[in-house]
Amino acid sequence: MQYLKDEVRKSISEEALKEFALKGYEGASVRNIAKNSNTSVGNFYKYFSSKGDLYENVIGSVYHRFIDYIKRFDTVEFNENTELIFYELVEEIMEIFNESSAEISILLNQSKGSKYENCKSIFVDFTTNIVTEKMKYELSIKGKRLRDNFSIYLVSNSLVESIAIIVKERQDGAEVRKLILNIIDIFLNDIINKLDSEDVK
Amino acid sequence: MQYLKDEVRKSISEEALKEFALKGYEGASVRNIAKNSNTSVGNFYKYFSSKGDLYENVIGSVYHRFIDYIKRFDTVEFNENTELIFYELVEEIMEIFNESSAEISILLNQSKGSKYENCKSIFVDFTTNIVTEKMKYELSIKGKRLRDNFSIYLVSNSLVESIAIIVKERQDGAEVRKLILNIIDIFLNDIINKLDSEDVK
Amino acid sequence: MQYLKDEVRKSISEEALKEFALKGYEGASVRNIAKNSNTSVGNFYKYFSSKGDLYENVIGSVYHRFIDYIKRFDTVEFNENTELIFYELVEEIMEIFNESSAEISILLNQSKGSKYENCKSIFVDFTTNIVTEKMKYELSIKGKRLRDNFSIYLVSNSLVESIAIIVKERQDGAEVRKLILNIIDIFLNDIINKLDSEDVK
Amino acid sequence: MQYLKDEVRKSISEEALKEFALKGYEGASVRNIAKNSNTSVGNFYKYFSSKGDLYENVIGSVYHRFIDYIKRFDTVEFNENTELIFYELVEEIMEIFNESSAEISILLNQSKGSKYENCKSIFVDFTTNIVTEKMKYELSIKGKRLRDNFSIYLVSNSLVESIAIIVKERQDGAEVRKLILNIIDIFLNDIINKLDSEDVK
DNA sequence: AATGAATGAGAGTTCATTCAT
DNA sequence: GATGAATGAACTCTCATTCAT
Repeated sequence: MQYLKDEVRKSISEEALKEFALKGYEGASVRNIAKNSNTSVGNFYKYFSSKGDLYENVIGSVYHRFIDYIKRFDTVEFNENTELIFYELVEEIMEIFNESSAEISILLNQSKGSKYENCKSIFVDFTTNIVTEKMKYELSIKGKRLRDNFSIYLVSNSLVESIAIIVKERQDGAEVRKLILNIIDIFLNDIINKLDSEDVK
Repeated sequence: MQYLKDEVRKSISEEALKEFALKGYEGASVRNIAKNSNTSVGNFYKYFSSKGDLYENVIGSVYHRFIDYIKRFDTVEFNENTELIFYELVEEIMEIFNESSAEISILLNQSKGSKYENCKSIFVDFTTNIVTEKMKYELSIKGKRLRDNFSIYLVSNSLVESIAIIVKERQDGAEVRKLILNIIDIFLNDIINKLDSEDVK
Repeated sequence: MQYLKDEVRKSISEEALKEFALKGYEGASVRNIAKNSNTSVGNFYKYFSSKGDLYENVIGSVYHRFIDYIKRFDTVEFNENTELIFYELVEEIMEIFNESSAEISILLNQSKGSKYENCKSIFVDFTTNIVTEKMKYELSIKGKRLRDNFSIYLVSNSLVESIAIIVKERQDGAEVRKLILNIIDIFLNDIINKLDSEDVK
Repeated sequence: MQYLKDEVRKSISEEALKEFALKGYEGASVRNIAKNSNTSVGNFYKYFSSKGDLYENVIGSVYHRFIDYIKRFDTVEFNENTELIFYELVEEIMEIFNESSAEISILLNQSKGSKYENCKSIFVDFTTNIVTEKMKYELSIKGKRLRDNFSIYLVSNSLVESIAIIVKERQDGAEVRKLILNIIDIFLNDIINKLDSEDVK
């Protein structure tokens, strides 16, 4: 049976997404992906020049959209107005997650050994930075300062993980939105009182 | 040099622990483990019948102690006294963590592809149950009931993730203990106010 | 664009010649030849049943013209008149070279793995025979005879090698002619005095 | 059946030598070499880390001995005394060829695509340089100078080829020596009169 | 008990050739 | 007649596992 080019490419991409999600980048087998998309190994290589190329094609655009967006906030400094920026950012990220949940899920959990294996740590670092700035600002109002960063890191990581799960498990856009905002509220807005801080001398 | 049987077995187990912690179950190399424990591949298979068998032997007892303990709380129902049970449980779990942090770290972070790869999700499910019961009880006092379980799942997952990271990144038992109690405090004790609940009609 | 049958065949043949010259028989890629002749792999196989068939069609006629010509001199015996025959032969061979230098270059330099890979050694053997006969005759006049054939083989091989290089590196017919005659002169006309001969008893 | 390590290594090396000689570096198949040396592909890779590594191990030392020796003569300038140096050099090269004829044969004819594929051209260039210097010197005595270098290149190439053949076909050291000196005599000592030279104005 | 050489299945990849359109 | 997608065998290389010593 002969398929149209786009169908095959789509079929391979879809099966690749499943395979990557299931076995991770390194564990994924080209042979298997080819078989599951009802094509031959040889034919697979007409569509993608390597396993890495396949990965880039399937995941790359989401990765870049995501990372590029994040990079723009590298030097943010918090004041009462940047609270707005933070939520703007959250909206954009939710948009990306919403549209590309499968890819994001792979990027965050199944990318070991791949070109994009640093994605999760970039995201967590970014979140850690944002949260740290937010905390610093809010503590400064109270005349306090942070003593410990590890907890912020843990909370940020949890936030990222939670967002990834929400997107993976829930399909409805509105619900996803509500859940994410809720989890941010849970994680961020009360944490400040728990964190290890000290009075500024 | 000639080792006694137990020494060889111990040496292999120790090196396996390092290798699993470093490269994960799938990435671990039997060759490497044998070499690092100053024995031969052939001899390795005198002590362990396969990589999976080694993994079971090195990780299994901790896994079972952990899971068995968890299973006993499967049907717990909270009341004012079980608050104590909860912290008892936490203490027991931290005890396990304290004695076997390396194994727990592997179980929670590096078990993909292994017999125990479900450990983390069992732990998350368990935590979800415990937290749900705790929430239900505390809400019932206030004449409310939970409307949504998903957020609890997210928080529980975050708790487990955070514990996994703590165990992986920090070695000192006292510090680990403090961090875990702190993160439980952060995640659990204020969440109740954020969760989606409704008045009991 | 639509080609007439012969044009396509011609185009494929031309590109094949380039490809064989550049990469040799084994290194040549059918895909590449098809692409360079602006046709498809599938269509390629309408004109030629295999890479080997293409090679035969592109190179075969020159090979056979060359070999057939050579074969006719298999049993030549030299006397004072056959000196003329020798130069006649050289002229004919140069004629072939002149008309089909690309094919000859491939036959002599890039035929490994192909049906005609023996061409060079046939040519060397032939040259060895011719030179041997020439030597024998000229020595017989002087009342001597050859004691050793190996040197003649070496010189003949060198002659063929040199011709192969000339044909590969130089395009201009007149220059090729001059160089070949020059190299024949260098290699053949003084060798006789160097060869291992003995007086006839 | 179990072989000693050295036997297997030797067997692989021997079969590799045959395979390289027969099919060239690129055409040689690791599977085939393993099979012919009665071992498995996997075991092959216990002895050599790659096809390239095998090639280096089998051919490398001869290559380096050869090239290193050649490099030392890079800047030779001829006068009546360096005639001696030339023959010294020839002796050394004959020694190398004599001891490692199979490797030299592969280096000169079957190294395409390998780490040492430039060996033949280095040798030919070297010979061309030596011969050119020799010619220049001898012509300068006669008040002439070279007009053309291509013929020297051809002759040098022939010399190299011939030496390679001698070494490949003849085993007896004394005979090889005699043949090489003879072919040098044939190629070099009368060529001077045939070359395209002109009077110095 | 110990060794490490040997095995073989499976990984990613290439390419002449075939076949459905 | 023309297309180029599809096939599948063969390539180099890896690794858990077995086996002869």
